[in-house]
Amino acid sequence: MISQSAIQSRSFKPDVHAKSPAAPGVTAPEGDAIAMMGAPMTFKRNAEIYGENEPADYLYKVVTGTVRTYKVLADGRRQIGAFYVAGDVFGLESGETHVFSAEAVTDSKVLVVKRSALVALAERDTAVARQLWSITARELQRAQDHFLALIKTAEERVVGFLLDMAARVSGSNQFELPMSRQDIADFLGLTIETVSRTMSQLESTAAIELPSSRRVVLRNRATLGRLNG
Amino acid sequence: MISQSAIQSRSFKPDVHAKSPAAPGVTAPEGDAIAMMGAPMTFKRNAEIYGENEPADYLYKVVTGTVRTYKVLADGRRQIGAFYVAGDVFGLESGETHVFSAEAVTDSKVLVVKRSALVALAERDTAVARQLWSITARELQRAQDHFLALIKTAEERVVGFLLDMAARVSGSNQFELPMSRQDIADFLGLTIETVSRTMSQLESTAAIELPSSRRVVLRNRATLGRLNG
DNA sequence: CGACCATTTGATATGGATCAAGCGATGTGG
DNA sequence: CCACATCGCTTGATCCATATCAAATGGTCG
Repeated sequence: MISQSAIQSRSFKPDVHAKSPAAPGVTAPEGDAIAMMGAPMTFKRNAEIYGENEPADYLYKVVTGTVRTYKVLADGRRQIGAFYVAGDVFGLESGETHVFSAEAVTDSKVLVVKRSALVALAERDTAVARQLWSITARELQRAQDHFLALIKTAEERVVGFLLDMAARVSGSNQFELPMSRQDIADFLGLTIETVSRTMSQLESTAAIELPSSRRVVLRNRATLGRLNG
Repeated sequence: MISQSAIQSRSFKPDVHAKSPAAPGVTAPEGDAIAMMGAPMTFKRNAEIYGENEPADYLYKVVTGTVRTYKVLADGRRQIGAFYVAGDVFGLESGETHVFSAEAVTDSKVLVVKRSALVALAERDTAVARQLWSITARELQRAQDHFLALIKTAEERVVGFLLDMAARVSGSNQFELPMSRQDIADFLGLTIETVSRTMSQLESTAAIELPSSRRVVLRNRATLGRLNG
């Protein structure tokens, strides 16, 4: 069944005033159309950003906080598609409607851009077209990695997840998990009990340390790398 | 471990003579740059089309036959990423090298196009750019569907697979599976025994019929739809 | 302090994997 | 053209990783 927090679907109208776009050539080599055109919005913890089956009219870029996308299956289980942290782009779908829902995991600030504005811009600016394509390609990469993870053992999934999070939210061996055990379980296709047990076991073998349930210290990268399959 | 048929990696040089591309506007509304520019190649059953980690210099479109992409994991298990049938495009990667290997499941004919030629063309022709993007988007869609399938039960995975294949290779309720049970198992993240047992069970409940091991008749779509989750 | 969550830990159940034959179709050499 | 080897598939018996059910613990906030 659905874990917790079933937030009622609200639609919203971000106050997007697309600035007239920089002409091609004026755009920086690493020009980020979303950052330039995006309107900031904030979402409180567990607030819905968009819902499954809503029209995919906007594109989002995380400034601060963490966002999860998810889908509730027919039998009521929730599968989390991805977590997005600062710098990540989400909400770009192939079709006209969102396939996943999106919620803020923590209080979050995101930039919002009208999709049609970017697509229109891409017609004239090859760099923007390439950027949009590369966002989709990165998403594909992530989906493939995720699905390869799902055929591994519980321990490999958890270790892989911790290594990935370490790289994305800190770059060091020590970091704070922004999400609950339930979120992790729903992301990895495991139960909360299995996630908890696996982490306890990793701690008992000195591979990691858990000063608190959300705080993780990677103690032994060599071991973790081996456990990652 | 790897199922059967470890084909030795051969590199190949498709004889691609990119015809000078149609000018934008001359391109048909549904213009298919791959079909226009592609050089036909044939591959025998189980022949390698490209290998993991090889440079992703070409893009492929299936004309006849079936192709599988796969990855061999550290522990030796093989995970099939996707099956491609007539009309499907494969081989377009985000990076410079292939993340999966590709093999012909049956004797196959494919069109081959140099990636760089298409990317160059996309710089000038927005329609081609959009086409490339949409190929990646479709692949993302497929990867997401696949990964949602992996958290379902064995029966749901098998039923989902049969419904998908029916839609893709025939459109009717009766079709020939181009791939072995081992291929199906490696695609669905199950063992060959579980796939076989599940099919037998579906037959015993009159949901499907199996005139031969490769031939499938969908007997009861209502039941199958329900079993699909 | 007390209520409420999130997390951990323990006991048991189970779906699918693994181990092990058997069977049917296909193809090959004698 | 038959005998036998091979390969792909099915079926049976048992095992095990993870789910499920249940309870205790710990952390947070009014």
